[in-house]
Amino acid sequence: MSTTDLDPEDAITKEEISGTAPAPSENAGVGNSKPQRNAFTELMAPKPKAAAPPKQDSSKPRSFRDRDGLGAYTANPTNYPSNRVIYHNDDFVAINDLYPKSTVHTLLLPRSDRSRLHPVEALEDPQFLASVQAETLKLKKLVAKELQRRYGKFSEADKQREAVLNGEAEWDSPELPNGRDWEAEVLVGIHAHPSMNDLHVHVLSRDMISECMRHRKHFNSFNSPFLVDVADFPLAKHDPRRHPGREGYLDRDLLCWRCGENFGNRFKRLKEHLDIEFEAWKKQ
Amino acid sequence: MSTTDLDPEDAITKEEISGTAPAPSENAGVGNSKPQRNAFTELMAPKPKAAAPPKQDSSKPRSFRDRDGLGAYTANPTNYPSNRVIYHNDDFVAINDLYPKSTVHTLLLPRSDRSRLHPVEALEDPQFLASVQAETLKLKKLVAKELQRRYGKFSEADKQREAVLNGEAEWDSPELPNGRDWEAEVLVGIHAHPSMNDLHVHVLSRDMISECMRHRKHFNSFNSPFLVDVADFPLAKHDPRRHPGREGYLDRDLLCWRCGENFGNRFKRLKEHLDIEFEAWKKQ
DNA sequence: TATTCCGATAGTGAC
DNA sequence: GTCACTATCGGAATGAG
Repeated sequence: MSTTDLDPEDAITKEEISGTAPAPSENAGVGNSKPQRNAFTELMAPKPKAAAPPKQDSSKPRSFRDRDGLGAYTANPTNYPSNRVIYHNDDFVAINDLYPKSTVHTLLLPRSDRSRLHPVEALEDPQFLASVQAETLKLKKLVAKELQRRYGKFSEADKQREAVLNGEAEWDSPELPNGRDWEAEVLVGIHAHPSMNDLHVHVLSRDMISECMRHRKHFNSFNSPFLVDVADFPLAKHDPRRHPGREGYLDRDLLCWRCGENFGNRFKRLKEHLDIEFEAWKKQ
Repeated sequence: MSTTDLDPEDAITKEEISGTAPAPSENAGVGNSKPQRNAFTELMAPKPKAAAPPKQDSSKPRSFRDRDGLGAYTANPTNYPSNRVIYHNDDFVAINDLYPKSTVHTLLLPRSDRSRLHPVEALEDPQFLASVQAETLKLKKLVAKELQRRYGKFSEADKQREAVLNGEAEWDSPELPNGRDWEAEVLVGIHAHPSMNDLHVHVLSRDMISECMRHRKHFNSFNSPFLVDVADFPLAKHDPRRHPGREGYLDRDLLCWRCGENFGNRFKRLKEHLDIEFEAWKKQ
């Protein structure tokens, strides 16, 4: 499976079965291999792991259960198949969310002692913040690429690009036509009050199409100020997002992310509506 | 089936299967036959049925659906089997509640034009009130008798009486021993805000054991001032029970009718507790 | 508070 | 706001030619 095969469980969806999608190269063992080194990974200079003592008593290994489940990925990224761990390096592990709330939903997990802090505190460190921001951008581009791979064939804006890709149109330049700005369709951020104890940056498509999208709070956690962009850190002293409960972000009326229609608390009707918006969105 | 077989659907409960219960005489066709005549039924002198004309325009028979469902019983009591209509006369129909909230749960339905009024207004007529009170007492005694029939064999207070009944003890008097005061175990009243439009007096055992007892409001409607005894009518001008919603009777914490334990809103736990209380109650 | 169906809401427990 | 399970709470329909 290729590095961009972010959600292989979707590999046999209708689109891919139809054969019009470019088949991802079978890249065996990518889950256990080191990621390619590039300008981005080079930025993050590897540091000695032992230099950072775990806050926890090392005689009692962490349990990685329930709210600590994400710790297992940063502790042992090679334990996971490539459809779970997208890539990892000394400082980060990128995974596909086990309970995706959109068709593409990844998490960036910093491998840092600061990951056990609340995100607001963790990202007060300028150097750490910069590294997280940079790696997040990298993952964001990867997710955008995956969106193009999955949905480009439906996209009006990608029409010319797709035609060139499929050898159905002439194109003189060595670069493909730019096509749709898929990065604009990617949400990036950290939950104002995470339920999982290890720092994780959500990087996901904005469609909100998933069987795991089940409650109002799921939806509002990605479609309200509850999702704090990494670019917004460090958070100002009196930023209201420091008190997400007080602000009631998660209990707000359900508003379609695309057309703004208000569904009140009728989650199921929102879901039905999102299915329709999804089809239109792909065709943009 | 006998006249006191108020709930034949219970005919094959554990107790009766065990054979310790006096088997009700197999009275074929009782559903369409008149009940046995006894001192009680004799009290209610039969009057010409035509004397009680249906209030409604007979050209448009009313729906008898939903909130008007009880009207069918007073309009045509003979249309029902004897396990539904317990007895009827010109002025009243007594039925087994279709959705009993206790092991014995009957309704007294006055066959009067006033039955379409709100109970508070309907029972402002002294003569009508007196007749309802008298007939209610009659039904209450019938229900008490049924309780004795069903549960006397478990009752400590009924022990001597049961022994005589079963020929297991000597008893010189022609009258049986009095035994337990089963009338004290019977609730009688009218809901402060009925959902069914036809006047109906609830006459039921206090056990609250029934699969139809399904939520807090069911329970509180029989275990709070929401149940207004017919003896309390006519209601004083400022009686708080004229405004049951304002008083919040139905939304109160769940309190066991027998021991007073507070179950808050935990209805299921109350139900489990009531099962235990039921066993102890029978043995009193 | 008639029932019934569906769905939204709330608390818990997770080793 | 992790999930999954259970239970509680809440609104709307309820028929028929």
